[in-house]
Amino acid sequence: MTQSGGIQVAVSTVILTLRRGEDGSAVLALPLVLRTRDPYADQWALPGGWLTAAESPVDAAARTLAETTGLSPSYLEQLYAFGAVDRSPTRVVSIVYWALLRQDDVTAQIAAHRASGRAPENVRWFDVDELPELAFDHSRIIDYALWRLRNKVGYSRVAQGFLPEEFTLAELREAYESILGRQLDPANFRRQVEAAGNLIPTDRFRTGSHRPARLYRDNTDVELADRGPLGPEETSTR
Amino acid sequence: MTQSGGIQVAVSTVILTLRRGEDGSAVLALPLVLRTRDPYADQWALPGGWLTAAESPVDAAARTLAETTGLSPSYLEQLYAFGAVDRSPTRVVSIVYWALLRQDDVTAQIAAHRASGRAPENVRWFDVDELPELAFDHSRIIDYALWRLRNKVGYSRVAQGFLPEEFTLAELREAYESILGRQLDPANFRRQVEAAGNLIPTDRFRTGSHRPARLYRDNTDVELADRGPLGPEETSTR
DNA sequence: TCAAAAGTGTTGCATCTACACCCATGT
DNA sequence: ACATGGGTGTAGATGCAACACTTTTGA
Repeated sequence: MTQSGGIQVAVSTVILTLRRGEDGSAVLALPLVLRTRDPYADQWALPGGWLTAAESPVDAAARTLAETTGLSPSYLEQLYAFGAVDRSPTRVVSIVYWALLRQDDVTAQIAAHRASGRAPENVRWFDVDELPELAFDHSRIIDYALWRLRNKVGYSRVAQGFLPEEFTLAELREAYESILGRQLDPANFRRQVEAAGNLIPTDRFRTGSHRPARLYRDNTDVELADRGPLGPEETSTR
Repeated sequence: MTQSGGIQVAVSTVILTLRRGEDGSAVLALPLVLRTRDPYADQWALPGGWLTAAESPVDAAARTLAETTGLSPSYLEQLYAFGAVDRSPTRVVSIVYWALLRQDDVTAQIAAHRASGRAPENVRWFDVDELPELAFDHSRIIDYALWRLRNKVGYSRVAQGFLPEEFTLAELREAYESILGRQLDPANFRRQVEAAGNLIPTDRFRTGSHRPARLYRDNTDVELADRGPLGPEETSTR
């Protein structure tokens, strides 16, 4: 006595990272895969795959991520379940996740891939303001993911998901500025994040240019506390 | 070349309304259905059903709602897609929505049902602080829906989804107080909602006791504007 | 005229914003 | 020494919580 016939369940992921652009500024970027099959053959799409019977959606998203980039995300959260009848020729419900990657992880991994000679040909990173035409409703999905990120950065410490273990306040501020698309006052930014209590100052400093800047790291004791009763089971943080 | 075999897609809805309790105060309440079949036979569960091939998830949620209560919601939004492998004996992904009903709609409809003698026997309304043991992971789902509501009431005008077309500020404030579980200062509340610009004052007054209170109605010109690029297609408002 | 709710004013406190200013280091 | 980013101080604006106060009705 079961119904729901002929509906397939897919999982896709919007994987965001901060990439250093040619002018030195940080820009949001994400990987897309070139489709080899119809529908939408030869168009770019979000990485993803079918949900298998043995895994939860969030596990499927993590697997997708590993298969595409070889990386584990610093942050992973469900975005939305898209299921409009006409969003694909066949009936597909896509549970979409969004993930953040540390920029140093990304560069290291890309270098390793290139050195091993097995860099995936059909995967490419795009700056979010230079996206190609996308398959399905993936353009709208990315818009929504970026909206969520920009929204969430205001009341959560997700931005730290872009940065390495230890970072300076200027680096964190640059991440915020790239996400929000506007300049922030360094003095006020410092006070705000210090007051939030999300950072632990280390006794190490980033040296090299001008006055050394203190390095901070994430205070994992403080809960992300913005997912409500959906705790760590449904959100992956590293 | 399709996979995702054996996974069924269900839709459930957390349908919330404000009910006047025995002591005269407003309390959040929701309808549950008594399951007649295994798994979890004879336990209470969220209303829902299978997603059919011809309808989108949000349409399925609206259909569910109509079948259960005969009502159309004043607000309907996707909550989350739950898909843990062990959440049901068979593999089921549930796309869960949450909806708000106007309290006067509810009472009218319940009265009509009772008069017609075809009130559904296996549906009952429960106050959210007196919920029975629930089937599946539905307890956690309701917790999450209530968290979202309490969260959203702070930056959106969702609370007006509980009220009739025209209402006084005291009635709106009472809705907020019931949702948030604490008293609000009438003076400050007035200034806040007036400044938000979500209300249109009418030239009518609620009379009957003491000084008449001006009636207000929802300003539908102002976008809800808290769903981002997911516009009206994915959110139903009446 | 009195109780009670509607509605207005005011004060103090916390927070944000803008920007002046000092500090420490590489060149 | 000086340019540059790191870091601190501060005055004005804004927003919010608390609460005194006035207004308008039913009884």
